[in-house]
Amino acid sequence: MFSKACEYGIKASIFIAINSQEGRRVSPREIAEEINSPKAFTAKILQALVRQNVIKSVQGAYGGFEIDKKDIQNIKLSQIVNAIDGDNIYNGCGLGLHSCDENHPCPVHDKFIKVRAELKQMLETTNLEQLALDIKSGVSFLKV
Amino acid sequence: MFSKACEYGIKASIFIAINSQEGRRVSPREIAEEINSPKAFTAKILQALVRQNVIKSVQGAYGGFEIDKKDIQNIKLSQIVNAIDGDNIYNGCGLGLHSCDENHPCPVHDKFIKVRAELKQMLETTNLEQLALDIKSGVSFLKV
DNA sequence: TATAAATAGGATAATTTTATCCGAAATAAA
DNA sequence: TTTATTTCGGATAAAATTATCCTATTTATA
Repeated sequence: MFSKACEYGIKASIFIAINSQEGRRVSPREIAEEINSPKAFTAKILQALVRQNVIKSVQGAYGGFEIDKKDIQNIKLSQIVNAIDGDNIYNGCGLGLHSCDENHPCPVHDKFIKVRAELKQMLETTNLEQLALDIKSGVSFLKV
Repeated sequence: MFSKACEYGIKASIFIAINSQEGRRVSPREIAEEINSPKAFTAKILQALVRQNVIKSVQGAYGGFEIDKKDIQNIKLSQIVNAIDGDNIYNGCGLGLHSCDENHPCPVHDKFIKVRAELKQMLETTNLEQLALDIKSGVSFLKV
């Protein structure tokens, strides 16, 4: 469904959100441990999320990655997915046609509409605050 | 969403179904032209579908790929997807956790349930006959 | 100002996916 | 039985994704 990079990006963002809520910056090493991902690769993904203004980084000693507290509830999964995988997953054609729409649909166009609308809606209405809350309360998990 | 191989596999199966309904066998060359895919790669995918008993092949002169007429309405998209991509797309964890279920859910487990159920249901209820019909009547398209 | 601790970023490697090529085996028909 | 046609299968290659390593740059603090 999502690329590995995107999976790591989502989990990393949740972990950063949790820590930012408590005023703590985190490093790629810490993140990678917590979400069970390769450190250097995760660092690259974090850099991409910074460039796309999803998260912030502070260089130098006592630096790390963070998210402005007030932004946490406004960052939607869709922003993270878009930043890493683009919007092809819910806007592209399910069978890879270059142009696929009502006028020139692929064989599964109609059947896919519901699935993709559901996915899009889910990604656009789920924010980091909700996801962070479940992790903090032990309801959901970032690894294993 | 699906791999390229799976996209080709689905489109190829539809084209084979259409031709089998008219008692015609088709070659990888013909299929690749019709669905706009690389010929040799498509041939490999067809071989895989044969091994998994989704389609049939006849070797030698006047041979080619075909599907038993009576099977066309019974072959579901899910069989093709399963044969090529496996069932990870609707059974695996959305964030790649090795074990993710109600007792140990990933952060998006609940939110994904609907999307994946929708996808699974769609794949399991869509058969090749329906899809072939739309192509034949010019309602949907296999390429461009 | 020097030092230590961080992210940034380039180079490279490993793995997976996608794609190509070619000879072997099968088979219908001449 | 020969020939032409066709799938099968192995070997490679190309491209994309995933992963690692090393150095440069930034920055707080001693």
